[in-house]
Amino acid sequence: MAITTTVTTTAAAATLADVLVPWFRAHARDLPWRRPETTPWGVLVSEIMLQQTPVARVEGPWREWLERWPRPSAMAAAPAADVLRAWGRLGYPRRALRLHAAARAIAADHDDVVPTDVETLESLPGIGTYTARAVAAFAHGRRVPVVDTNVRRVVARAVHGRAEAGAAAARDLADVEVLLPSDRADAATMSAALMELGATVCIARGPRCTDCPVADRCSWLQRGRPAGDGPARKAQTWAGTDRQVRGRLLEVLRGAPGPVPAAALEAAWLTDHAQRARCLDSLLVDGLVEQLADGRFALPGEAGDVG
DNA sequence: GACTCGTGGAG
DNA sequence: TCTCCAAGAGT
Repeated sequence: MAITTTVTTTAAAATLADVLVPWFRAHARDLPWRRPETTPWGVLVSEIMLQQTPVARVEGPWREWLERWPRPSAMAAAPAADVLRAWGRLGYPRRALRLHAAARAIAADHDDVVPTDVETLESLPGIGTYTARAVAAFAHGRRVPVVDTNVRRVVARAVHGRAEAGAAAARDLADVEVLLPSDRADAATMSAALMELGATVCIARGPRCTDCPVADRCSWLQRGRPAGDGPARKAQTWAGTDRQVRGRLLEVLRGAPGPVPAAALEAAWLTDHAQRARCLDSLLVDGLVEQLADGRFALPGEAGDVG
């Protein structure tokens, strides 16, 4: 992509950022992790919680977590079981386990300071391409593209004229990089603006184009909002899946004050014993459950053997 | 690249 | 009711 630093003589066309940055400043939701007093650790916790979980369900837990564990070292000192119980029903509890591991790594190897560069962030458990850049940009003001599902959808529509973004690809980063203003602070705001637009206006189902600040330059809109050609995504079944069973098993352990006998877990899923056994085994492999010497099961670190 | 991994709210 | 899907990561 060409470098677009040329300042044309008269009416240089306003860039996407010229429109979206002011729009964001006027319309951004007042989310707690966006406030200036939020620490990088607070930003990191929010980003992990927001992975595949809606904003509305994260706000409450996020406040509680930052009050309880205001620094990585505070969380590092807690057993994983405490973190998993506090995670509650946010879903995908492996995220909680990885955040706990990341907290321990930050406390032990980084002087309790959340790293600022993308590469180091990506080396931490649970921090991938998106989260590393989100922390670098939103917590540390780094000028790096931050690409999540919202951003990919906005770019697919406004820039490429397609109804939906395809599967995430390495190319997405370069796609967004060219949209960022040169100023670091503005670049971070632009990333937040792209995400906000995708989350509140340019949404997956029923996009609100009449409220869109860039409707006049949206390629998809100009093409008459053509339908997506994708084969859609495979139906996300739920009832009877391993995920449901794992959820039930973990729910029992979260609700118990301490280790439980095998029978307590067997009672959580009676329809298919083989499936229950398989899921319990996968939870043990994932480190979300531990088996004690006496045969009982517990959340990790609960018996005092760790942390 | 295709799968797996929780949970609950909206249309 | 049922389908979709929401600030992804890891394998």
